[in-house]
Amino acid sequence: MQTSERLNLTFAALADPTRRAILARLATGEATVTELAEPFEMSQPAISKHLKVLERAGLISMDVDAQRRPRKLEPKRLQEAVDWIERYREIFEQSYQRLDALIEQLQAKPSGRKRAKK
Amino acid sequence: MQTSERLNLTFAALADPTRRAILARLATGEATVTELAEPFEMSQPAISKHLKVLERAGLISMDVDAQRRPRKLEPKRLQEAVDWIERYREIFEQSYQRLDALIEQLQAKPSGRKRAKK
DNA sequence: CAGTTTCATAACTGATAGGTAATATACATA
DNA sequence: TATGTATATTACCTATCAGTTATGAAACTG
Repeated sequence: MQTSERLNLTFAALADPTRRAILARLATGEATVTELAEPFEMSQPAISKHLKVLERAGLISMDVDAQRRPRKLEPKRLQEAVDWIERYREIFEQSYQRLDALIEQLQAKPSGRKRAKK
Repeated sequence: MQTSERLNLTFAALADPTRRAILARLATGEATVTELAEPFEMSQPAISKHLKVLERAGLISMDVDAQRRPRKLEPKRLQEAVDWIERYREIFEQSYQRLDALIEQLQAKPSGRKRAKK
């Protein structure tokens, strides 16, 4: 799978609060489906669906323990997401700081500036 | 708006490759809708929709320049997303390293291990 | 003022997401 | 072997998403 496709799946998986809560729970250690479902007012199949989304995104993986299917975290894809964001965030921060500098300049010599460049 | 709700919007916005490309483009500087639409084989209204999603997520903002509506990046929400991920990624990495250590132990003394804990 | 550029909005469509209830499967245990 | 437990799968519904075309509204330009 391509990086872009993986980022689609990763970010989509992170976009749901139930799934983020599941990841947060798994950060404290492995857990079965029943354990993961317990805090939510939601059916067990709904949780299983969420787990499938997290699995497709590569954020979690499954073990086998009799009937249980305990899930655990997989950090790799999450790192990929952080990497993508960080790359742009740095540029964002830079342009933000450039904007701050500009604002300071403008406050030093205020004018009726309204138009943007071009 | 709540942090959780903001994270929903931010991650959902980042889950689309067109929107990520738009952010990447904006990292090189402000751009108009026409400029942003140019690289894509997609109608202008489609791009406007994507921009609306990015705006709702607070990832970009709009200026006014005659008929143009140049967009620029807003780093704040992106930082929030990084913060969320980083918090758990650290724990992920820790458990990953614990797993590495475990694997080393198992390789030192291999056995028919199959069942998980519990 | 007529025409062009830039962009937004509305109405529509097909696909996907997120939930449900019902059912099936695999294993443990009495 | 019968029953309970843990989980997956299926079929279904509704809402939202991502795209389209058509149209409209500002603002510049000749």
